[in-house]
Amino acid sequence: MLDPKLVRSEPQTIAAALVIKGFTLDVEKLNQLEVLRRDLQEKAQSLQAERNAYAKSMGKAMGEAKARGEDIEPLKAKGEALKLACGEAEDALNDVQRQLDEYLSGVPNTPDPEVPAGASEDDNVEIRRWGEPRVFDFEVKDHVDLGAQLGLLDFETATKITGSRFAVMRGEIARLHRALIQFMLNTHSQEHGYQEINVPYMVNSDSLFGTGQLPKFEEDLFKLSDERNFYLIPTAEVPVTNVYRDEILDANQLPVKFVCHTPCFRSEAGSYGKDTRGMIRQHQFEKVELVQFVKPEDATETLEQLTGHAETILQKLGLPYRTIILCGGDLGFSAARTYDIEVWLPSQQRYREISSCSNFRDFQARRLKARWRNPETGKPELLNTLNGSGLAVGRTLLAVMENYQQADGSIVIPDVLQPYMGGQRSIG
RNA sequence: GGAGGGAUGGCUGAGCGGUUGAAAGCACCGGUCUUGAAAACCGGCGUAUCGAGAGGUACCCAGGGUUCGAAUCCCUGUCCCUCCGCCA
Repeated sequence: MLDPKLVRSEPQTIAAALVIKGFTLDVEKLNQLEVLRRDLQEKAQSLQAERNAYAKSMGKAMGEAKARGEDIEPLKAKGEALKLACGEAEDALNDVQRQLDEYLSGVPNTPDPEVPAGASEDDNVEIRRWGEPRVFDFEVKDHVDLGAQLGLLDFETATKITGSRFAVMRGEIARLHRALIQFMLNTHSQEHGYQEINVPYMVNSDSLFGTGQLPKFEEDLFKLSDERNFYLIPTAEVPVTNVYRDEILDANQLPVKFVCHTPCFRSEAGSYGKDTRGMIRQHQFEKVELVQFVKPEDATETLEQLTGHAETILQKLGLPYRTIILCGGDLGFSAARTYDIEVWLPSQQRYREISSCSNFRDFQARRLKARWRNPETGKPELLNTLNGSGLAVGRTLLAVMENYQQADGSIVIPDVLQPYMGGQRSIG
C-alpha cells in the first residue's frame, strides 16, 4: 500500500509515477472520496465528542436528579438521541473509509526512478552476463528427454496421480534435487549470513494481504475448501515476510536476513499452453527464498547484495546466466524494482528466469504494519522489505541436467554438489 | 474429542459499568550527582489519525449486542494455557 498521505497531498506525482507501470490512478475519484471523508470525519468526531462529554456528565447529573426525586428519563432520552446521531455519522464515515481503503489497496507500488520504461518483458534491460554457454559437439536433449532416458524423471505418473503440471522424480535425480536445496541453504546461511527458518506452507488471508497477493491476485492461488480459509503458499515470501507483521523491531536487530526452503503452489491460471513441457512451470515446485527486513536507507544497497547472493549459487554451479532489470510494465504489483536472473538453457538456446529479486520499499511493510523503532526519532517507522529466489530448485535442477549432459545422456554432477551426492560424479 | 482458565501499552502486570487512555514494575530517553560508569534521585515515555496549534477522535484479541455511558456485562469467533482422551 502506498502512503495515503502522499497520495492525498501529491496525487499527480503518484499518478505520473504509476504510468510507467501501466496503471491509471483515478485522481478524480480519490479527490471526491477524500473530500467526503474529511467532511464526514469532522461531523462524526464532533458528535462523538459531544456524546462522550454528555455521558461523562451523566453520572453526576443522574445522582443529583435522583436525590431531588426528579424523573431521569429526559436525561436518558437526550443521550439516546446523541447515540443515534453518532451512529449514523459513523456508519457514513465507515462506508467512505472502506471505499478509500479498497481503492488504495488495489493501487500498485510506485517504481524506482531508475526503472526503465516499457510495456512487456521485451523491454527489460540486460545489465550483466556471467559465464559462456557451453558448445556441444552433439545434439542436445532437453531435461524431459534426459530424465526419461535415465528413467528418473516421470511426468506421466505425476499426471496419473494428480494431473498436469506435476512431476515425479526418482533415485539420483530426486537426490540431486535434494542436494541443490542443501547446497543453497548451506551457502546462504553459512556464507551470506542468513538465518535458516522453517515456516507453515498454509497461510491465512491476512498474510496474503500483507505481501500483496490479496485482494487482487486470488486466482493465482490454491485455496483450501474448509471453513478456515487457508491458502497454500505461492512462495515462501508470504509466510516469511509475515513473521514480523504487527511487530516493532529494535534498530539493533536489523538487518534481519532469512533463508527458507519451501514448496510453492501456483494455480497458473491464465498460463494455458505456456511451458507445458517439462519442469519449467509446475503447480508445485520447491524454492529457496531469501527475505530481508532493513532500514529504509539500506534498501537500495541491500537489493544489490541480495541479487549477488542468488547469483553466487549459479556461479558455484558453473551455470551461465544473465541479470536483467524489469521494465515498468513487467514489474510486479508490490515491487519498486526487480532484477530477474536468467539461466542459460541449451535446449531452448536462450536464458530463462530462475530467480526474481525485488525491493518493495515500505509497500509491504505498510500493509503488514512491520516497523522498527528509529533511535533518532524514538518513533516506530516502517521497515523496508526485500526478497529473491536463491534459487528456484526445479528450474536449477533442469538447468544442471541440460548444461551438464554428455553425449551418452549421462549427467555430470557439478563439483560443489558432489559432497551432497556421496561423492558421486555423474548420473547415468 | 471432553472439562476448566486466560488475552490490557516494547515487556511483566493492576483494573469497582461513569472522574481510566488505563495503577505499578521493568526497559528506554533526558537531567542531577560522578574523573567516567553504576547506584540513587527528578522528569519524560502506547499506537494511529485529524488539526498550523490548542486540542479532538479511535483503539485494552476480533466482530456483534446490552446500556444514557463498556477494558469492565452478554453472544460468536480466533489464539494461548492446564487437565483428561486420542494420535504421527
